[in-house]
This record gives sequence, C-alpha cells and structure tokens, in this order.
Amino acid sequence: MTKGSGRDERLLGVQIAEQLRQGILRGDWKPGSRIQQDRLAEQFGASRIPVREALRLLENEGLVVLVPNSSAWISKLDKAECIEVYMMRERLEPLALAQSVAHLSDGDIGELSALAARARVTPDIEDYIQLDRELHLLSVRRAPMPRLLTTIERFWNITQPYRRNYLATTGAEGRWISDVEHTLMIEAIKRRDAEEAGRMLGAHIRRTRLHLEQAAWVAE
Amino acid sequence: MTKGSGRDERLLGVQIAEQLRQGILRGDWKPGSRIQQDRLAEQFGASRIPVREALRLLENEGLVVLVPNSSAWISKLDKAECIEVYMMRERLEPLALAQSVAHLSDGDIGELSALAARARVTPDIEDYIQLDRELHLLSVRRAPMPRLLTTIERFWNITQPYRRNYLATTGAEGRWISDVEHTLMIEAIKRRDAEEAGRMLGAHIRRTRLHLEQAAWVAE
DNA sequence: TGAAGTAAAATCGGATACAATCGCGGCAAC
DNA sequence: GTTGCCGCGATTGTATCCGATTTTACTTCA
Repeated sequence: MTKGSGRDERLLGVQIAEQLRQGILRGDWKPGSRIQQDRLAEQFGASRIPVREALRLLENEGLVVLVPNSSAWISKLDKAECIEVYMMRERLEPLALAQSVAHLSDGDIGELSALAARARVTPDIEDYIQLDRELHLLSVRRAPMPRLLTTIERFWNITQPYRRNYLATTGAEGRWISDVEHTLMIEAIKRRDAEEAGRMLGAHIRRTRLHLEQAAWVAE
Repeated sequence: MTKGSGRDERLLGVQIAEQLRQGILRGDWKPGSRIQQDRLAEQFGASRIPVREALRLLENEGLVVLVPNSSAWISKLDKAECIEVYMMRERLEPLALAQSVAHLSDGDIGELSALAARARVTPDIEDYIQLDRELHLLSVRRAPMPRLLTTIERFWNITQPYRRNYLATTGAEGRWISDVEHTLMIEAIKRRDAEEAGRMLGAHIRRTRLHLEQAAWVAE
C-alpha cells in the first residue's frame, strides 16, 4: 500500500504552515495584520503547539514576523527590503534559469509559451500575478539545484504583496514591457541558449527593480 | 536599568539553537550524528518543547535534518549540494561586498588586513577556518542588506565542515592562493574600488569551487 | 548463518495545564 | 494637562503527560 494513501501523513505544523502560506499569497491575510496563536489553533482544530511550529516555519521563510512575548504579524516589507530582494533575485534567478534550460522538456517550453500568452490577454490582476509567477517558477524548475529553487520561491512569496500593489496602482499599461521581455526570454529558451535566456531574465528583473525604486510607495 | 541585565531575555529555544549552532560550527557535533530531543533537553535543563523549536530553527538554516516521527541529524552535504552553495555564493557575495565597501570604516579595513595577516601565518587549521570566516564576513558586513547578509552567513555555516575537511586533506600548501586573493581583494577595498573588490571575491569563490569539484570527496 | 517476523523499549508529535510576560486602562501625584 | 505607577486581563512561553510511531533486540525458521 502506498504510504500516503489515507489521511495527510505530514506533521500538523507543516500542514498549518502550508494553509497559512497559501492564504497569505492569495491575499486573504493582509500584510501587517496580527496573528494570534489561539485563534489559529481554534481555526485549524489543533492545539497551539503545531501552530507555533507553523509560525516559526513561516518566520524563517520571511512571511511572518514573530516578536517574543508579544505576538506575530504578517510580514510587511518596506521599500528598501523589497529592493534588496530584487537585487538578490537579479543575481540568483539567471543562474537558475541557465542551469534549467538544458533540462526543460518540449512540453515545459510549450507550457511556458501558453502561460505567457494567457498573461498577455487576461484583464484580471490576480490572474496575471498567478500566471507571471508560474511562468517564472516553471522556467527555472528543472535546474538541478534544489536549495537555489526554494530560495527563489521564497523571494517570490515575500514580494508577492508588492507585485499586487504595483499592478493595482500602475494598471495594465505597465504590463506590456514585461510581456515582451517574457517573449524574448522564452525565445532564447526555445533556442536552448542558456546564457542569453539568463541575461534576458536578469535584465527583466533589473528593469522591474529600477521601476519599483522610482515608483511611489504605498505604505498601507 | 538595562533590559538584558539579569539572565538571558531571549526565548529558550533561540538560546538552545545558538548553543547548538556554535557546537556544530566548532565541530563538536559531527555531521551525520544523531540528535535526540530528550538528551538535548536534559543537557540544557529544559523541556523538549524549546528543544524542538531550536531544531526547527536549525533545520531552516540547513544545519539539521528533521525526519518526522523518527529523529534529527546534523546535516551532511554531499558534493553536489556543496557545489550548489558555492555557485550561489559566487553570485551573492560580490553583490554584498560591492555594497559594503563604501560603508567600511578605516578601522574595519585595518581589521581586515590584520585578519589576513594572521591567517597567512597560523599553522593551525581551526585558527585558519575561523580567521578566513571572520575576514569574509566582516568585509561584507557593512552592506545595508540584512537579508543578504544572513543568507551569506548561513551559506558559510552549512559549508563549514567541508572547508575543514578540505583543509585537513590538502594541508597548508593549498592556502597560499587564497591568501594572495585575500590580499588583492583587500587592496581593492582600500582603494574603495567596489566593483573590482567584488570581481576579486567572485573569482576567489569560483576558483575554490572548481578546486573543490575536482577534489576527492571524503564521504564520512 | 542469515533473514524475517514480532514484541518490547525508546522516542516522537500533540493536547492539556500552568507560569511568565506584556499591554492597557484607571488612578494618583506633580 | 501630563506623567508615572499599579493591577488586571489577554496572550505568549514552557512543563508535563499520553497516545502513536519507530527502532531495536530477540526469537524462530529456512
């Protein structure tokens, strides 16, 4: 019998963390809002022990801030922190992509094109956020560097509220440059030109960062 | 009255994690060895709750591996993982150094030179490991990018056993190249040439990685 | 001799219970 | 009116306990 057939075999704390993470990424929990262990425990029908474990996990991912003897809050990056993450992405993601290109299947590349096409035409911001994320994460996923991949995914997670905010304020006219850059990147991938694809991705992230730097910063 | 006057104000789990981390870095706990919650709890005079918290912290730092319902072990990186970390360092540390150079005080730079000088002459491997680490971490420390700095420190932590192993097998003759590279890097820092210092550091890490790749890998 | 099965001991995950700490409101003093 | 202090409620941190799972050691049989 397969091991995971019945109920969820994973630790409760991990399951709770997973749920919370998804909620934060969807925007159900707003950055800066308070998290109380009791409420969460009740909400998940568990005791506070696994809840604390989940909070510690999310804290280390950067999604939650824990203050000893006080409480926990959903992380709220300021502008400097956001820029910092983008600078790290600028260095790491081209590496991941360059390593991934050789291992992407033709099916993967087809999916990339499809994601880019859907992103180009969707009018919905949430859809666009989701598609953009899937596109980027899929493009690097085949890199045989698991630590690098989890690091990159964490960066995407903690900056998600800022992409949402940015897209909500700039509207759709800020998207076409990204769409073109995606296309160029995918074309390089199709040619299996790992170096060029990495350069494209680096330029894409860099331009986004510079754009963010001069953008008005909405605090709340 | 100062807040931290009496006993340690921090959470027990954090204190335990700190102690364990230091022990792992010193080499008191060998990679691959088992960690039992009961023993640790007894050793620290605490219950298993904060111990579990500490283990979770160290797991997220990559120093410990937790297997649900089984036990915990000190992490043991294989060659591929070690190479992966070095490739990430190769991208991130030059960025940190470039951002740090402008903020290094003259005192900092003097300390860098002193550390390099002491590393050059010490016959003891443990001393060399410690000095090398301090030199590198100090050189980037003034970068106003806290997340990047903690990431870099974690990379140093999880690869520490491999530097130790490497130095123990190659002996002192493998050190002089590093010493020269350190010198060149510090000279660039003295000239406040951030770009050049970053390039030097990148080359230093890259050469070390290539050296490691072709080195015999001691499993245990 | 070695492999497989089994039972007991060791160890872990989670719930409950208690202790410690923080924040806030009210009250008094200046 | 402002400032400082005290006490209570709310919330977090840690210890203890119990069921569940794994590990280990012993037994048995091929």
